[in-house]
Amino acid sequence: MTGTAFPETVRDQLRARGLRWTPQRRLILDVITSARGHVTGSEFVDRCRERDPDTTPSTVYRTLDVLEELGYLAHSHAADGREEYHVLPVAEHAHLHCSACGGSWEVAADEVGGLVGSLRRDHGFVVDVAHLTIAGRCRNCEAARA
Amino acid sequence: MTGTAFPETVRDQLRARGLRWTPQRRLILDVITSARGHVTGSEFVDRCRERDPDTTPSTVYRTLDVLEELGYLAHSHAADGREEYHVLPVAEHAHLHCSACGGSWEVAADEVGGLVGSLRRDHGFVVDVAHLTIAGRCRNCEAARA
DNA sequence: CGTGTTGTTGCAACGACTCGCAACACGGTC
DNA sequence: GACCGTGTTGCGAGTCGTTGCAACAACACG
Repeated sequence: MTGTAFPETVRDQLRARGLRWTPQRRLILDVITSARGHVTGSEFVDRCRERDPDTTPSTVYRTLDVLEELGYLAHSHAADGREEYHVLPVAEHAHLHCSACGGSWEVAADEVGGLVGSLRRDHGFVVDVAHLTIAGRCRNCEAARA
Repeated sequence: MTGTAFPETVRDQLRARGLRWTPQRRLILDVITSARGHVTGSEFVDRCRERDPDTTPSTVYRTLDVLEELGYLAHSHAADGREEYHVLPVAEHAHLHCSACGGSWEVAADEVGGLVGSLRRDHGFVVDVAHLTIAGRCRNCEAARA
């Protein structure tokens, strides 16, 4: 990623695992590298279809799964339960989602570090921070309620 | 709830808001009161259908929404994004979900109190603890990986 | 450069919800 | 007890994502 040709890196990682480098995966990877911020699953499907109308959803979702296993993506669920992907490497972060206005914010991993530490200590549970979406009400909406 | 006839309480709360008490809602409420632990949306549909095969999903989901607004239910999203309801009043709690074994645990609200406090202080964000599902790996699965 | 193994694709069906809309019925009123 | 306004229901269609399966194709090997 720092100077390396990204698609080739992914291709080699796939081959090293006995997996294959296909035109469909190449397309999806192109879409991913030009994505910014958070992208939902169906948005990925739409963007792929813009470039290749024959794209099928199942292929996109399965490829996203594979790329997540390789560590190039992380997904979480928005407050409505829908899938939301973001591209790595960005700083690992959790999400705040306001159920009143629908807004969404990122929280740095170290802001939830206390929780992560105590769950590990007290329950042996290792939190997947990137998957964490915290629902609630944002400052403005909370104020508006009063 | 403590000695009071529960369905009548709900009925009166509905009426007080200009909403209505229907046979369908009565059935769904029966199912809820006999539910223990966490129940998914489609499980509610199934259980209602056992008692009345004519039950339609949309009615069930809409009624669950109404009852949640009245405060008799809370819902969160399991790690796969599906809806999961639990009946109140039980102690408000968050959930841990192990993405390896699929297991699920409850965490008392005060265990996430530190996080709730710092998000409120630093971001003005009020967390909906009951809606919080934390994904990661449980003690056993984490150990098995090593 | 054929050939065979095995990972992938595309399709079609399915599962979990959601939404718009017309018919229905709760329940307050006369 | 009939009447009527408005909340509800049931239906059908639609969205998002998943899965089983047969045909296909990447790619390692000879």
